[in-house]
Amino acid sequence: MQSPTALQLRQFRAQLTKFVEFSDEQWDLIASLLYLKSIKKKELFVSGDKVCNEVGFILQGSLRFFFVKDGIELSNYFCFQNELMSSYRSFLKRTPSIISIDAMEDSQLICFTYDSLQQLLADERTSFAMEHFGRMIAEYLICCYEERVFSFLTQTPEERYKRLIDEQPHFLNRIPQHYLANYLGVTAVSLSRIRKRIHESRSKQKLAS
Amino acid sequence: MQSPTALQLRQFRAQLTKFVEFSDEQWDLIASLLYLKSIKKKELFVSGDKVCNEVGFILQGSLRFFFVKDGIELSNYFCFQNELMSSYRSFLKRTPSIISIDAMEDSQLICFTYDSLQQLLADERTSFAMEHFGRMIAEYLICCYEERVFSFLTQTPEERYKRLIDEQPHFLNRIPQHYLANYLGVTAVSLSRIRKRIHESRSKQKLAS
DNA sequence: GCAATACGTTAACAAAGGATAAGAAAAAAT
DNA sequence: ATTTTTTCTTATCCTTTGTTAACGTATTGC
Repeated sequence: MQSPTALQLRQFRAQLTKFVEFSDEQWDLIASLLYLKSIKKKELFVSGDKVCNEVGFILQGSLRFFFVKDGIELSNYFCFQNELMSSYRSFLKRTPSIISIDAMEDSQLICFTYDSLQQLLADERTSFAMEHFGRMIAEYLICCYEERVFSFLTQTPEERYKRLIDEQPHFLNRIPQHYLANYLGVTAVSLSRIRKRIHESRSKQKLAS
Repeated sequence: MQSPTALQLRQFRAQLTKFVEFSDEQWDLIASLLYLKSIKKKELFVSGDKVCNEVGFILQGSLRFFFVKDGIELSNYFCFQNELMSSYRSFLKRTPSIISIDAMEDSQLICFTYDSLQQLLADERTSFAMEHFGRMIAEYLICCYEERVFSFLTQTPEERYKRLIDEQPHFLNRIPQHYLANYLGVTAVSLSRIRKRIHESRSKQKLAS
């Protein structure tokens, strides 16, 4: 169990301020429970049949969330540097994860365990802040999920892809296309066709103008 | 602003124990901020362009969540008796709701406002319990959403419908089919075809056995 | 450097879903 | 009770997607 450096802890704490402000005393208690975790490309952070016992903060690298169905991997989400991630449902409910998570690049994380979190929730010096923190994270995720369900119900795969280009262009460079296809709810072959359609209609527009 | 009866308050409190246990003192403070709301069939609880200011508990009746796209309503979710509901993203972030909510039947709710919630979160007698309550609700919703995204990515509309029959049969009796179709991510016409396919394969099985 | 693997595109065919319209059945309104 | 409206089904046609397989190109590992 390697401890994070002061620099790494600062990086983590700076990102957390989006959700909650910890006092220095609180932060020391939290920091003492954090540890580093390195994951090589393609290694698993969580396997889709085990209970997820930790939450990770990505110091560097990128992770992929995926479901396995009939032996096929279906990518579901992607997280990058400075994002907090876990298989939340499994972590929270203590049930086997239906999601697997692996690394798309060699990655380094700061992690804390479920037991650590319970310890902080039970400690009166940190319990209130941690309850609040947990609520903020959960509420943030709800908003993301509402958007995602909205896109599945109201948009075609082509519309979803176009929106991705506009709103999350960094996804395009760092995520293999067949992963992105799953994320959009189609096969890799279909995404390739969608891209072709878009390119063709773009070049027609150029000709016309 | 009509106040709930003692009986109605008991009904509400009993359901809340799934998420949090309030002391009697806390409950009195909360209950004093609750009010009744009646919604006639097809009336709106929230309109999809306004900020949602309240959370409701369904004493009786049923509500429908839907998006509006190009003037078309796309049903997204349904809530029944003893469920807590709101347009959470709008309520939490104070932004216009992208979801509209209306009543499928004449319904009666116990509601509280955003300001009431803030008041309870600021009151040291209730703040801890309310933070915890908020976290529990949010975490519950995350689990629901994870399931829902899972179903969109890994299942066909037909598989989703079959699973609905098994896992939420009460949906079938109380929700019009064209609403259900939206919920499953297809058109009403397509759901009708899916139903036909299923019935046909069921009767073939009967013949064979 | 070379072989093996992974990735993206394309083609051909089958299956499914969307759009539209028409009609039957059920529910609601008068 | 009888209109009127809503809901559900069916048919037709067209578009899109899934499936499978082939091919070229990057990447990776050795």
